[in-house]
Amino acid sequence: MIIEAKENTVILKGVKCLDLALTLDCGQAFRWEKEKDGSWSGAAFGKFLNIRKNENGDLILKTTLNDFNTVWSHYFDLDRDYAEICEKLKEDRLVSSTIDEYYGIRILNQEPWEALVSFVISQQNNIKRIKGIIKRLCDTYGEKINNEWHAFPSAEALSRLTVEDFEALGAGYRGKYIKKLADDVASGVINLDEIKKMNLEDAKKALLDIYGVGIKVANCALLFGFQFIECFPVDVWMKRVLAFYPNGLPECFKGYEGIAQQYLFHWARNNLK
DNA sequence: GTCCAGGCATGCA
DNA sequence: TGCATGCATGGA
Repeated sequence: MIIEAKENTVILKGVKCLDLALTLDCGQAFRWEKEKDGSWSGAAFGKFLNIRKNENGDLILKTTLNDFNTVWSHYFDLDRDYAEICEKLKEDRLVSSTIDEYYGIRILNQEPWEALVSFVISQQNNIKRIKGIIKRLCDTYGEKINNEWHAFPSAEALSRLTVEDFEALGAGYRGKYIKKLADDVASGVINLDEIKKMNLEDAKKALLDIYGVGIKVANCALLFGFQFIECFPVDVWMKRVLAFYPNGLPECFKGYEGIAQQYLFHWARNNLK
């Protein structure tokens, strides 16, 4: 990968296996919006980003070199060799066809807090509504980044709200979960930094202790927010997919179950039902 | 009107 | 341990 930086623009040449639409709009992150010019805008780690691919396949990031190095490079998981991982995953026939069709899905490295809250909201919900709730949450209670964008609100900010405030955003019965989670993170009863240092088993136990977090939400948070790429979240779509694997997951998924999962999830939403 | 969505807590056997 | 039920909301 070659990095070129001009003022407020970073150009990446030679990045393999990164399709922006597939990666930013596949149900792992909920804040990315497609612009009229085909680029994508979003926010993470308190920073705004606009990103697009030009006709040469180069990635054009509207950001500073410093923010690229400290935030976006890791956010897009650029140090991981997805081309090589995909070759291995393609030993499985179904995943092979999904990778051929949807090549370029990456797992984003999101903030633990944002991922955890987002997937608490996601339960028994659909992606369109999830995005709406999270947008209203950020626009109303997140710190302003620029004229249009707000950061994902901190636990401290959300702990000042009431259950009714979350319900007013459309969160429904999940409001009470978000309220308690925000209170416990803000007060230190739950320490996400400590959880991030744990091994998978301990981290999963810690997340499952949280009110409103079950095995599915825990696995999504671990995969998308705590960088456990071997997690394999199973929701209603993935339950349908699992019917294709009566003997369990194939050996070639080993260590990269989360990536295989995201291809299968996308395929299921487009092909099953 | 009914069904469903990146499920979970609760009560009960 | 496993299973049934209720739960907020809006789009299909």
